[in-house]
Amino acid sequence: MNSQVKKQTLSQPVIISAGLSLIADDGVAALSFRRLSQKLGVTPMALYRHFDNKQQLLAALLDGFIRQADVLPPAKQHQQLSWDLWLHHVASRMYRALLEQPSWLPLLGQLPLQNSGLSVLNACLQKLTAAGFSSQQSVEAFFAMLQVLFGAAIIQQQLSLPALLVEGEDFSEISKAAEALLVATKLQQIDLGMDLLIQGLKHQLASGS
Amino acid sequence: MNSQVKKQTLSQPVIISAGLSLIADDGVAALSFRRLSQKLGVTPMALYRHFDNKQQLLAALLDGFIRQADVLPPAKQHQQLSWDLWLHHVASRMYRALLEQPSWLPLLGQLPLQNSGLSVLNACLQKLTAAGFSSQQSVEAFFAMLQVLFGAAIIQQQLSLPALLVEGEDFSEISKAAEALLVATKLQQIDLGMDLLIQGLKHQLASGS
DNA sequence: GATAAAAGTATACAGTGTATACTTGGAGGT
DNA sequence: ACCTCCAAGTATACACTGTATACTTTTATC
Repeated sequence: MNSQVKKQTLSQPVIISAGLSLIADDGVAALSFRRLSQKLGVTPMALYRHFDNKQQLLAALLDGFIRQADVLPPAKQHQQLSWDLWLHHVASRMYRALLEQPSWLPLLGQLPLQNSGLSVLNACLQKLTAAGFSSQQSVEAFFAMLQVLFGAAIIQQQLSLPALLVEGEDFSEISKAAEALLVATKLQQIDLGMDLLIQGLKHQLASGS
Repeated sequence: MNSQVKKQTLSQPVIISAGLSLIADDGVAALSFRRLSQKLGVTPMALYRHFDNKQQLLAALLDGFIRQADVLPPAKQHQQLSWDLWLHHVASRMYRALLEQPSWLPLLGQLPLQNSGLSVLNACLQKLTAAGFSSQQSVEAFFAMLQVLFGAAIIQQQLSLPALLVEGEDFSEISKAAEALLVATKLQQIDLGMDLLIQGLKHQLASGS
C-alpha cells in the first residue's frame, strides 16, 4: 500500500539532483539553501538533515557534476585507445563540461574530491601504468593533466579579448600582438596545453623508466 | 597649517592598502564592506564613493596583489636572463604569492585583468618575441604558462594527500600508488609543469618559424 | 497502540551587498 | 564675509545569506 511512490521523500540523491538542475540553470552562485529547499517544496532547515553544511552540500554537488560529465572513455575503448588519446579524451570531456558550467571553476580548488573524482584518478593511474609509466610518473602525469585542464578552463573563460585589448592599449607589446591574442583566445586552450603535455610525456616515456 | 597630514582622507590607494592587509591577515573571503570600512574608521557606504560595487573593489585589490607580488625579474636581469629562466622566474614568483594567499585562487578566473596583470603580459610578450618566438607563439606560450601556474596552484593547495588516500582506499590503483601520490603532492607542482612546458617550447623554437 | 527516533518546521540571529535619502564640510565666486 | 553648491560621508532600510536552537509531526519498532 505505502509503495515507494508516495511523496518522494527527501534524500541525498533527490537533493543533489535538484541542486544540479538549479546550478545548470542559474550557476553555482545561485544555489542557496532557501532556493533549493523551495524548489523541493520543503523548509530550508530540512536540508540540514542530509548535509551538515553548505560546504558538504557543494562537495556532493561537485561530485554529481563530475559524474554527469562522464569523462572516462566508454568501456569498449578502454583497451583500444592509446594512453595519449585516452588522456586527451578525459581532459577534453571535463573541459567541455567546465566551459558549459563555468561557475564551477572557483570551487575546483576548494572542495575535496569524492567518489567520482577519485574514480577518474584511479582509472587514469591504471591506464598510465599499463602503458609503461612508473607509479610516480603516472601520478605526476595526472596532476599535470589537471593543471592544464584547470588552467585552460580558467583562461578560456576569463580572457575575453575585447576587454584585454581595450584595457591594454597602453602596452605596446599587447597592441602589437593584438591579432595573435585574438586568434589565441579563440582556440580551445585545452588543445594547446594538452598537446604540449603529451609531447613531454612521450619524451619521458621514450627516454627511460 | 592644514598640511596634508590632517586626517588621511579616504582615497582609492588608502582603501586598497587597507583591503590588502585585511586580506593578507584573514583571506579574501573575510573582506566585506563593513569590515573594511570599520578598519578605516568610516561608514560602509563611504566606500561606494570610490568603488561602484564589490566586484570592482576586488578587481582593484587583485591588481594590487599582483603588483605586490613583483613577478618581473629586476631590471638588471631583464637582458641577461634567457627567456626560459625568465619565464620560470615569473611563474614561480606568482606561484609563491598565490600559495601564500591561496584565498585569491577562486577569484583568478573571475576578475578582469587590470594594469599590473597587463603589464606582466606585456613584458612577457616582449621577452618571448625578442627570443625569436612569433607573435602567435608568444601569446600561446604566455597562456600556457598561466595554465600551468593556475593549475599548479590549485592542485598544490587542494590535494592534501591524507584526504585523498583515506577517501580513495577503495580504489585499487590509488592504493597501489599511495607512495607516489605522497611524493608528488610534496613536490612543487609548478616545477613539474613549467619544466614540461619549457621543454615543449624549446622544441617548438628549434623546429620551425 | 505506546514509545522512541527520525524528519521536517518555526523562529531567530548575525552577517552580507547595496539602494535611497539625508547631513555636513569645504571651495569658489561674488 | 557671505552664499551657493557639490562632493564626501552618514543613516536607515531591504532583501538576501548560512545556520543554531527549539519545536512539531511523521514513521518505524516492539
